[in-house]
Amino acid sequence: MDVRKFLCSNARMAKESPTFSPLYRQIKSLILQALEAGEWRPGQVIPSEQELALRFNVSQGTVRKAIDEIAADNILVRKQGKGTYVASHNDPRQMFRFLRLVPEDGPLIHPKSEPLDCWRAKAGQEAARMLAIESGAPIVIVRRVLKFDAQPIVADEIYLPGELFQGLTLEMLQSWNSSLYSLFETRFGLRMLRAQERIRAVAADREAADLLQVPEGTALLSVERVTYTYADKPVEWRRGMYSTADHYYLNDLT
Amino acid sequence: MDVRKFLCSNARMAKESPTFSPLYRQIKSLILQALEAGEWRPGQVIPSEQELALRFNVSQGTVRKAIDEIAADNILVRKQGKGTYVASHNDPRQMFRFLRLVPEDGPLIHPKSEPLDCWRAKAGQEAARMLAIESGAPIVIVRRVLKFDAQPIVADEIYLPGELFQGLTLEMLQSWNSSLYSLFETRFGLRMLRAQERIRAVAADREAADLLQVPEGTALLSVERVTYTYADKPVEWRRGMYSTADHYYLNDLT
DNA sequence: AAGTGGTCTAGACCACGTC
DNA sequence: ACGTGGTCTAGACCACTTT
Repeated sequence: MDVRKFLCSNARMAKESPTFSPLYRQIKSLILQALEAGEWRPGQVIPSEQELALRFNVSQGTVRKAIDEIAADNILVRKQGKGTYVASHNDPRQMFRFLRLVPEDGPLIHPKSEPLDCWRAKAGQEAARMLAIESGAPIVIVRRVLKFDAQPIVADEIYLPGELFQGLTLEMLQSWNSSLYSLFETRFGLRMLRAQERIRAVAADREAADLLQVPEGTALLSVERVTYTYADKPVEWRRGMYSTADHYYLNDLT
Repeated sequence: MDVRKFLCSNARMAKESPTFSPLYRQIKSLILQALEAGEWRPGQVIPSEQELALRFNVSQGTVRKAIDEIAADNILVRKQGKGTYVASHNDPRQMFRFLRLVPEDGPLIHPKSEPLDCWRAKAGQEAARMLAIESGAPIVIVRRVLKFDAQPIVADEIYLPGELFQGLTLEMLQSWNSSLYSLFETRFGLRMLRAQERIRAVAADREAADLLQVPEGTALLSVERVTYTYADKPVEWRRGMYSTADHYYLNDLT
């Protein structure tokens, strides 16, 4: 596909049109479209920069700049000498990419997920708004506990659009011995690309207190997360209760 | 200064030496050194890419890549057609760059800082470790409240190395009607470049409850922050108690 | 018109991994 | 030896701002 024409027309109308975007962003968009369409699967290599340059009829440097931006978003991973790979939540290094909770002392242990329930329901007002679906549309709700070294630290309630997660069952969750997003990617073809968290301090209600084995009323972190896939489409809404007696939420500000 | 020689020697010893870094990173380092030395002041333009290329005897593209990385760290700001500027906390857009707290409803209001106390002390074990100074070294402690629309929402206790903040007084803080970091930059020549926060949920003690006008025992966010200047030198340690009834801590995960 | 950063190209060479 | 991404260069042209 030759996109040069797009650039030229765009470049010419740049002053009048706010929709102008440079060539490398058009290439970026085309590569993202190919990724979304599943042309290259998570964990696989994508074609070399030279091949993509030929395919899109631009120079290698322009493809490079497009890939640079996609790699900056953690959607592609460059490996010198080998090629550029589609990032995957099956990769151990990406596995708990979105979990910011770390132990106060001691090493960075990978937590273990223990699913408790999984059932279907209709989306309420809030879930519908967060997931950008119709109120009353089918959803799947999952409850689970995250344990660090056998200690229950996080109690999650997870809301998923039913349409995208047909066939998700408690048994499937329990038999999957890796991260949740790795399951979503592998079984449902959904790649979690970015998320936004809203954090508050709340008093533990009865349920959270039981699950986390703390007294009722203990101060807990309430972490609400909306997770997005391609085209900023929300595909998960969850609320986690974090016990922060021996752990803290770590955040780098730049 | 000609750095080409560095590259060549470095390039040759690349395989044997782990200290190799590409030319553009050496340029980046030199530009950061010049910034740290105060060669260009916050808010001012730095020399054009062409001038810097001549000065360092490299191509413009190499300078560009160096500046790109520094701009990505929010230390420089590019402005097409005008030049590249040294970022400043006096810039309204940078003013509350590190504050992640936003109102539940309503617009993004800039909070107002109300300093309460400012006194000198000797660093305890914890403050010394966080600030990377000797235990017992002089420090300055500031207490203040942050108000959103007249409501007290954040109670801060701020620890600063005494050596770097000589002459800081409560009066100075109270008469400064802009952000704290803007004061630090303007009066003490200290640029806050990045920070790391550790977040927990805690029950409000008597003092925090009084300041934030909430019942004792209310769940609050405890936000500990260490802020760094050039060369990753820590220059501030603070703990904030955030009242999250009508506000939340917003965090983007990528 | 002149100067700045932004984009695009083409070519050379280096570093890394595989064959 | 070969192919990949990584670095560096030089030059052309575009877009934005100021003179």
